[in-house]
Amino acid sequence: MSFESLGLSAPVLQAVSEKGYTKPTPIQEKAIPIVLMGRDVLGCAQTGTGKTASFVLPMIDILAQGRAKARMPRSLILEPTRELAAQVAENFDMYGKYNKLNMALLIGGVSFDDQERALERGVDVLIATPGRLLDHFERGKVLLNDVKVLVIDEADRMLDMGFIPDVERIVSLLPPLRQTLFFSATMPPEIKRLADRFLSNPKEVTVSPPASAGKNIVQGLAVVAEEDKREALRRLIKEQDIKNAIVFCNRKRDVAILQGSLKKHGFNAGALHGDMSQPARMETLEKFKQGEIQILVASDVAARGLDVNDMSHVFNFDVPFSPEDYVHRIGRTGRAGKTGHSFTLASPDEGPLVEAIEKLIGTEIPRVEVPGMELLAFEPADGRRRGRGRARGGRSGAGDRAKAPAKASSRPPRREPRTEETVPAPAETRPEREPRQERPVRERRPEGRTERPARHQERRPERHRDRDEPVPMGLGDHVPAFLMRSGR
DNA sequence: AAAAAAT
Repeated sequence: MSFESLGLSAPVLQAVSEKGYTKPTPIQEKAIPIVLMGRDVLGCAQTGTGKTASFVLPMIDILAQGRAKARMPRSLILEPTRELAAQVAENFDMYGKYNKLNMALLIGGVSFDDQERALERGVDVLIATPGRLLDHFERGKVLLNDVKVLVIDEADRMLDMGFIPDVERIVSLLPPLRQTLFFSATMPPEIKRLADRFLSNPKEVTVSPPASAGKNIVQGLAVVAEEDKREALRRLIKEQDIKNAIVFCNRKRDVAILQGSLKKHGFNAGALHGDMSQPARMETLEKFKQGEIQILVASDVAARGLDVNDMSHVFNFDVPFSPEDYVHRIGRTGRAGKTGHSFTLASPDEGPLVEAIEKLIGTEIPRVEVPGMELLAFEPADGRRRGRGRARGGRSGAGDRAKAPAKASSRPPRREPRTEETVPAPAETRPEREPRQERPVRERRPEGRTERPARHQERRPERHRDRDEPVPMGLGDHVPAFLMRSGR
């Protein structure tokens, strides 16, 4: 099977072959002819399967005829993250080099001006993250009634990130008569329902079974104490023959700390997370892709879809919270037929997370040695006995965080807001929010009641103090019933 | 729980 047999035009084929691609991937093979026919597509494919080109290439041909009016894009591609959006834009540049298509990239974190100018010029291809697109729409800078082709990419991730309301709003602004391509790595019922609403008579294209970890990835896992993780990572990096690697952390803060630590130890490391400025994000990513940065420490902003050629290693500095993310993270390596390597550092209390992953991928991640370090075992599942029975001495692993409240003092940021908020607020907000959920109604009420009288008792003397100097012994002509009942 | 995305 070759690209030539898919029905693409000569200019597109030329651009493809110049990139050195000769053989379409399975999803490209299946999806491209369908897209060219003008049909809707429901694509179930993970990133790294060549999914992007499977819609970019045929879209270039579809959009080759016709011209865009000012502020009225002819196609729209929605992406969950700014980096992914930028990456799709690069693909249009790459494969559209022999077609003159106008393109605009609407993402947050960068100036509106250039984006507005591009829209004004009229765009054939509009690539956007939902928030910034709606922002432009509300300013009247973009009209969506001329969109002929809509792509919703990474729908499951959009769902995870809470973008679905935005996406629904955007789709409601589009003409009903259009071609829609809907891609998702997984098809949970909620996504399926959404697809049913957005698509009409779609052709389903599924390439790899959802959430199967790449077969050409050699995986390994080491259990080490939380405080030894940085050391363990350094040893693994030194031991391995690393061309380039991503190191994933669960928290943005840890991304920054770890990057600093790696640099201090002489590694060529950069950082990428969502709290960085957009220009900094783009610069780091570009340097990483160019090979100027060897090790990229990143949050899950980079977990899905990031397309870096020939990444040799992925490290999980933390076990990801959601098992699907594990698959996405390690999926950054072992692509395009190459063998990749992934190492996960788990602390003793991260056993349950690892179990969830192994259940999802249907195999045990082989345990590996960290050179010169002792291999620990996972803690037993129930943390309660541990907290009470044993004196908590030296080791302060991350387990303290979850279980032992007395030890929580090691986590300052949590406490400040908590002391203030817990006191008055909940009693008022609860009954409004959760009246429909089965049993809370019954359980919550008594809680509220016991709390309320207590407060009245406290407040009462204060009120009297405020109003009249001597606290009156008699309560006047009317004594509230609750006071009588409570026996005072 | 964390991260992502509009300011």
